[in-house]
Amino acid sequence: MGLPFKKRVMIVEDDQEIRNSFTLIVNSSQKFMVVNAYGSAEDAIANLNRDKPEIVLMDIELPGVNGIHGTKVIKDKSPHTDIIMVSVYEDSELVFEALKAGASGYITKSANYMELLSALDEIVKGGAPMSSRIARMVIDNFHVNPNSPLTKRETEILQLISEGKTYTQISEELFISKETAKTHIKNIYSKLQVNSKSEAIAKANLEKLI
Amino acid sequence: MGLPFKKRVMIVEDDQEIRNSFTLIVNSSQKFMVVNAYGSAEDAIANLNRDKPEIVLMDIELPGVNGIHGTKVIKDKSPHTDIIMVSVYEDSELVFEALKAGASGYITKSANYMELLSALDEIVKGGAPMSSRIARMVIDNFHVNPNSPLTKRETEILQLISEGKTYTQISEELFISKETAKTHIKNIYSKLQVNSKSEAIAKANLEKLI
DNA sequence: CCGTTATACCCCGTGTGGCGGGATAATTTT
DNA sequence: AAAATTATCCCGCCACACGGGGTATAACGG
Repeated sequence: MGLPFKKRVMIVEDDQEIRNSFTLIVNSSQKFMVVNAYGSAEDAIANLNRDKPEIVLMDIELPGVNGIHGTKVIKDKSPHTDIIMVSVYEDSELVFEALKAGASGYITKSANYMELLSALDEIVKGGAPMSSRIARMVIDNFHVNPNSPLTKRETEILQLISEGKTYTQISEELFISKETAKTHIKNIYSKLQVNSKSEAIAKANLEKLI
Repeated sequence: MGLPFKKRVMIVEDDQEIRNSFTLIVNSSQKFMVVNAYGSAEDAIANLNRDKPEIVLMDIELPGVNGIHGTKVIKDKSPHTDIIMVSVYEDSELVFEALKAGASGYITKSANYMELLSALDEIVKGGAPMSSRIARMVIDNFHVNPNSPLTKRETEILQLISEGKTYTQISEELFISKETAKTHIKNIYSKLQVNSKSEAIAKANLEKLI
């Protein structure tokens, strides 16, 4: 193979059995080595500068600072470190919070020997390892609602609202009078049952209308 | 195996060579069969009710109606049909537009025999097949900017603004006076160089501040 | 033919944003 | 230790964009 160095992996996991098991699996690979394995995010963060991990396997449910917040801190201190979340849960809120925090992958604890190592490989390749259900969850999050109550024109205007445009700007951009723009917006508000631009944007995002 | 039926796959691809090649690959599998292969989205849409595909392999660059719009129409007429985009490009705008349109997967044309069939398997498993770079693109899209110019309090207030809350609601929710909320918002506007709630939301989304 | 859509106008009251002012505590710099 | 900076908090005034209420017409599609 001729690999000069093994990639440095840090493990953060409070369950000692799982921690040892992960360590064994990672160390069994020719391409990776565990630089350290900690039982808490605090310990991991404290030793970040010394351990200099290139990849972190991070449990979400941790005592004290949880894995989400731990991810934020690590990404802040070491932006080029890739973090893979490991969790028993596939709850959508948790997944999205983890991704927002800076995780580049999300696998479940049921991941076996092969899945764990291929997740590491995928990260090195510049990918984003995810379990099937997580991937689908993430993709579904992009889908625009095809059953929008809004007309094409209204959707167009809602789009402009979401870009921060004023009544005047919208009317100019669409070559219609300001009063017409107002009428459209009134109709949008009525259909979405809101009464302000920001509320309309919030609802639009929530119901994936744009 | 005892599979009662093969999954019905439709191919939409204007290049005849690629179309034939994909057809051969899919038909070589025990689990899938090509019900029809079309050179345009229009033809595919016209025969949707007859072909009843469970999966569609959709090229993005098509003459006439492109793959993005074709995806919208097919998802509208047949919501349970899973669509996998096939493209030479990994341009981020195109990828996100395709996903918004309703695609459940995105692979590149360089995909070989194995990759194509495993993408189909992944879809059947309820997953979302993506090439490494696409997956990373999608995940990166979730990451919140760790170098936000806003303070914690300001970020908190921006979050409430993005939820459509008014000054009064924000002040009540945070137990501060309405005037204080206004001051914070004023500071947010100054830092983001905007001058309205919706503009602030637009910038926040653009720069991933929340 | 009628419902829907897109267009346009008027009046009116308030929420929002722009511009002032000032205060305190924590942190950093000097 | 003193000075400067930053983050947080509070108040008032005023202009105007915004939101709510109507009314109306031409064009389109089923």
